[in-house]
Amino acid sequence: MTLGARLGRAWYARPSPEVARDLLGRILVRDLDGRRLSVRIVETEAYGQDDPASHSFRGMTRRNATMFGAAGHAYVYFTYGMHWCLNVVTGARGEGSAVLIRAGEPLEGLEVMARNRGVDDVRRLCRGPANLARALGLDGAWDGIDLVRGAGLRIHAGAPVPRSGVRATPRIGIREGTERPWRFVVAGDGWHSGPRIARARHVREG
DNA sequence: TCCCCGATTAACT
DNA sequence: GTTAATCGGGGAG
Repeated sequence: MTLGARLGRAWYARPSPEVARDLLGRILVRDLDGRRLSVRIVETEAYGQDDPASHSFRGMTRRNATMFGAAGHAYVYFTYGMHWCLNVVTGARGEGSAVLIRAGEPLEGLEVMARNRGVDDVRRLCRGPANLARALGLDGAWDGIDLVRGAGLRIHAGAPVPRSGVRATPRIGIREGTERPWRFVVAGDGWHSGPRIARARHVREG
């Protein structure tokens, strides 16, 4: 897997659903203590303007200010009293749109990720947005950093997934806006988060 | 100031 | 399937 070119400003400055779909197959790179951690993005969710599920829905606050800034920056938020989650800002400045990175396939630096997570199972290292952020050693200090020109965190072209290989579903963990199919996963991929594939149920007698 | 609840997770029954 | 953990944001008063 070659990294390819680092993604540029214009690439991020598009509607969030478009960026979310296009992020699949791209390589998220974290430089940590002289080590390179890399992850192939396999699951994303788009959040946008006039979107009741988005943190930006009720306007700009101290917490979500980064969402309203320039595209190509990281929006990292704290939730449930213990978890950090990583987004990339999309669209035009002032719009308040972003893409949540929900899961990835670990490529490099697995032992560092395992230490950060306190888990050995490779499949679980970066499955779920909070787990992925934890594995990469990301927290609030990373909110607002520039993915295009900054150091320590970036996204490279990797190998984009063709449209036919992408599955769109409703977003997870929200109450409103569930009608929008803005969660994108690599079809047939075993790495994404969310409900496990339903196992065969026992046939109840009677 | 008070109070509810969250773009989650893991560990339960 | 259900629930505790844990705390800041933000609306209500």
